[in-house]
Amino acid sequence: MARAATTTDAFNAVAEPRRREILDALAGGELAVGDLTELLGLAQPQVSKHLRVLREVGLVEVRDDGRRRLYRVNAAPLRAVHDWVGRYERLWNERFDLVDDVLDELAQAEAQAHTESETGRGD
Amino acid sequence: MARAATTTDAFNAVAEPRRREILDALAGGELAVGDLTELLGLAQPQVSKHLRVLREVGLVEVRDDGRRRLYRVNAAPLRAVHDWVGRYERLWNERFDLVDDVLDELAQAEAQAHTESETGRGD
DNA sequence: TTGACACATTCCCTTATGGGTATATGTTTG
DNA sequence: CAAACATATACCCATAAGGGAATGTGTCAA
Repeated sequence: MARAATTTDAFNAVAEPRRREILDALAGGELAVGDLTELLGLAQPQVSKHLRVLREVGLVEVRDDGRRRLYRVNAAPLRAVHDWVGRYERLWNERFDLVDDVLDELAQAEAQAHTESETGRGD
Repeated sequence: MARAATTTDAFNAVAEPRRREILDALAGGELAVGDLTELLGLAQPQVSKHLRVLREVGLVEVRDDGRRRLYRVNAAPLRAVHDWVGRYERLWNERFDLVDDVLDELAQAEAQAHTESETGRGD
């Protein structure tokens, strides 16, 4: 089998940088496709296609406004991502603690070396 | 151009469900490739390949242990994901507030309809 | 040293992707 | 109704992905 479809879930939808840019742009409020096209410097069809993916996973919603279509963010599906990643928050903090510990040990070892022999090797 | 390389960043690495499973499995502590193979019900080469992607984005680290290789999580790269998604936390809360508002309005309208005319139209 | 074991890499194949370009659909204006 | 405008779709293409199977590499045991 090939790659999993990006339209599957928010994880995949958000893995694409352009789509994150679109969401970032929409975070300020509703925007039409043309606005996004200009903001992102992308061709209109590409923007529409990304918007479609975002729509299919529920990350954006549309509203008709004359001949334009106004898109807005629906952040709800991002909760799943946030929740999953959040479970690792403790881990990356622990990791930094470990690094700190190692640094402390090194510092202590060095200090001890200094007190034991004051050979003072330049560096 | 085709799809962006998954080895680019944590966003892409984590977009793949199997890789999330691997990280979840490793969250409990170091595991060898064989352990993961068994836990995930995947073939060994596939596991190794996913581990490689995770390694290249820095999400896991390896340690040699005889003829086995013990992998462990390094959650640090997930901070970027967490931070980005976190910026939308307020938005999805707002959204729920809106839904609540709409529900409240509907409830009020219904209540008013009831008090004004007790015609009781079945549905 | 040979063989079993654990894992990484390579090759093949099918599929989804994302960009580019052209075109279809729907709306407003004259 | 026709022309201009805004978007969505369809089609083509090159590429990366991920699974499967086979093979390479390094380690331990006899």
